[in-house]
Amino acid sequence: MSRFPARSDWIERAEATLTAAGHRRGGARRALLQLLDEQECALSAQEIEDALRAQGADRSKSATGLAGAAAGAGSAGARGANAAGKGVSRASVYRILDELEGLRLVQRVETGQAMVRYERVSERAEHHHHLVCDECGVVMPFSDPGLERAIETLSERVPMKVSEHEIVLHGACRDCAV
Amino acid sequence: MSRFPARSDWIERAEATLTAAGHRRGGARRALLQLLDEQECALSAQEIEDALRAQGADRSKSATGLAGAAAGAGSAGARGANAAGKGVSRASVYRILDELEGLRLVQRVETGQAMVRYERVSERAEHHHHLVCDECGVVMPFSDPGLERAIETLSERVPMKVSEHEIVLHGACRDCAV
DNA sequence: TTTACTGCAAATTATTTGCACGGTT
DNA sequence: AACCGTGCAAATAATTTGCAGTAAA
Repeated sequence: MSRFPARSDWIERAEATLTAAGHRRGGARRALLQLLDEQECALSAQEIEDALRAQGADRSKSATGLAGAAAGAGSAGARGANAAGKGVSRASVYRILDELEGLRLVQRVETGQAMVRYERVSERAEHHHHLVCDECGVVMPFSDPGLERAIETLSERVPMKVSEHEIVLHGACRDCAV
Repeated sequence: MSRFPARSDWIERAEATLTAAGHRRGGARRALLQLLDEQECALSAQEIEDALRAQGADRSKSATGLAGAAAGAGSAGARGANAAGKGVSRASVYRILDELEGLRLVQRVETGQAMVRYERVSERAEHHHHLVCDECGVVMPFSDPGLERAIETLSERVPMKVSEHEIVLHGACRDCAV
């Protein structure tokens, strides 16, 4: 029963970066950082809002029902929500996400599902991409060194100063594939 | 078997497929097919609507410098637009695009620009991906055999029956890169 | 105290849908 | 004539913004 799972590198870096950028530390932001850090894959704003609300309502429960439906992200218990237990407003979710994206702490993931997903950007090359099941909508991560290598080489030959790349494979997951 | 060199394979295939699917041939659809076929890269619904409206208003002029594929809108080109010259309604643009996507004649391209782009799906392996300049928003195509090979190999090892893949490189184009 | 952080609700923007009419087969 | 295709306008859904109260530093 770890009550204080060592503040991950990411959270530390995030808070440091935010502070450096002249920001204070509000409850909503902290809850969001905590949640994103626990995730294994990208979440949509809606999922984030729901998860935070759930945490607020019942903080002893592992508020990870969201992952079941959309992403297979299993998080440990959640504790970081705002002490009051009210959840975070949608506006704040978007605002914070936008802010974090600007600081390169979070990145958008376009899965062709009518809404954008967001996930933390890890410094330690845990760089990964996504598989999207067009049937059930599940989103899962994958990574492949060969692919990264190909992208890197390619980036040199292209008429652009490449800073990011996103790869999404669409198809049918095992459960959906006949 | 056609006698009009202007009608590309794609348009023929598209119309055949649409007919097979039990559709008639309205003016809006034809204009849209024609436009998409002329493009070299993905267009947004807005761009499509504007282009078609422009064509409708002044059919002797090539469709406003869109993706640079303004070629041949003259004699052979504009012939497809609705004779009246009124353009195509937004609703139709979306409806037709959706229809074409379902028939795999067109594919969506997510460039992280708040709207989806669409482009024709060519049968002849002209398979390509996209470069997006985050500064000016320009979108250009690129293709790389090595990358495709890597994707193909990878698709076998992943827990999903992959049917499509999308790769987007973000960065600064030559004009925007300082 | 100062100024950022938040929530709430109204405002936007891209995309979709209902309905009636005109066009294609 | 039978029905699909299309335009128009209203309806949605996701995301953004204005404003006022709350809370870090």
